[in-house]
Amino acid sequence: MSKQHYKVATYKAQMSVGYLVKRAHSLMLDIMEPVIEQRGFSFVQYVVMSALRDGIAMNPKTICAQFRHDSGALTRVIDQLAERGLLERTRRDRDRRKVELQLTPAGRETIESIIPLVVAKLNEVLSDFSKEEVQELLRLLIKLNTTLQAHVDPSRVAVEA
Amino acid sequence: MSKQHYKVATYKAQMSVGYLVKRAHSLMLDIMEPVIEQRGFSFVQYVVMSALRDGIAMNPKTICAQFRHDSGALTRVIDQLAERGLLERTRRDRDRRKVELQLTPAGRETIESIIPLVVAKLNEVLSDFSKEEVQELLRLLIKLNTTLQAHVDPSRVAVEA
DNA sequence: GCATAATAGCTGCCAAAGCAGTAATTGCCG
DNA sequence: CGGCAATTACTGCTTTGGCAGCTATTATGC
Repeated sequence: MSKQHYKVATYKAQMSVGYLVKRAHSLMLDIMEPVIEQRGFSFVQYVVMSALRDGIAMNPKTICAQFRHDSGALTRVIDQLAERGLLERTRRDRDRRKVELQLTPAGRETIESIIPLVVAKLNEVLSDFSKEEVQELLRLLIKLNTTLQAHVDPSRVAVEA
Repeated sequence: MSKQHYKVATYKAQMSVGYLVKRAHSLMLDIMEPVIEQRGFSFVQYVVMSALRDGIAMNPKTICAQFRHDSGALTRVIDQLAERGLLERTRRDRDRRKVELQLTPAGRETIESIIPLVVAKLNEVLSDFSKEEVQELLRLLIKLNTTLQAHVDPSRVAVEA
């Protein structure tokens, strides 16, 4: 069934999507972390606040799935943010297993002040790319994520939020 | 100078290249690690052997740069592989600071036996993609890596191997 | 030629993610 | 309704990568 995108005889790691994606991720981190830390936050802390800002993930479970972060590790990140008064935990009445996360005004203000820095840096590093190239890159990456997700978790083919 | 690929008002993390690349990397790991571990190796161990097989990186320094792995951590991975008799360290005569890494016959046999599994899995997860899509994805990722690299390390604009 | 800087690899320590196991709650199915 | 499975969040332990410092060797500048 699988097409012959790669062949054993000619395969080199540097032409592998896996390698390229790993490297891009690592480089992106090196670029973004200083931006975030200059505001006094770690990258994961930023990611959590960003998820809440976008209103897509409101509980730890969803954030874990979205950003593929360990559940235990996430608990501790949430602890840190809660201690600094940037978000609040509330048990849901409907399902008391679930925790609902909500940015405090301070938290919202914080993340809103960081976003422009991130956007600016993103635009800066993408300045060599045309609009069309970025669009195509996003499309292909989204498609890649979708198919990879299906391979990791074949049961749920549909995406989760 | 920077184009307006992203705007503050409309920015959502899920449309960020950073997010997409991070997620793809994580998913790819989840898919590939079982493949490698089924042969009794960790993913990093595979990466090191793969680098030596491709003949692109022959010393720790280059592997670190290529795969963006920590120098100290890499030393320990090399230790593991050396103990299992899969590679050998030899100090270079030219520059005795450098260590030359070389796969043993056993090591070469091992990595050659793993490559087909990796290639098969790659082709499997990319089966929804057309040849053209994969080509374009690779091109864009390589371009991305190059520009990101320039931002991380502005001194050396030229790529290294 | 000598002192200083730079490079390559290694070691120890620390922080953070990964993993497994736990408790509380809810869903499911007889 | 009752018992078992599943879900959600959390807590300790382990593993691993990141970081700083160290040694040995080479390059550089005076």
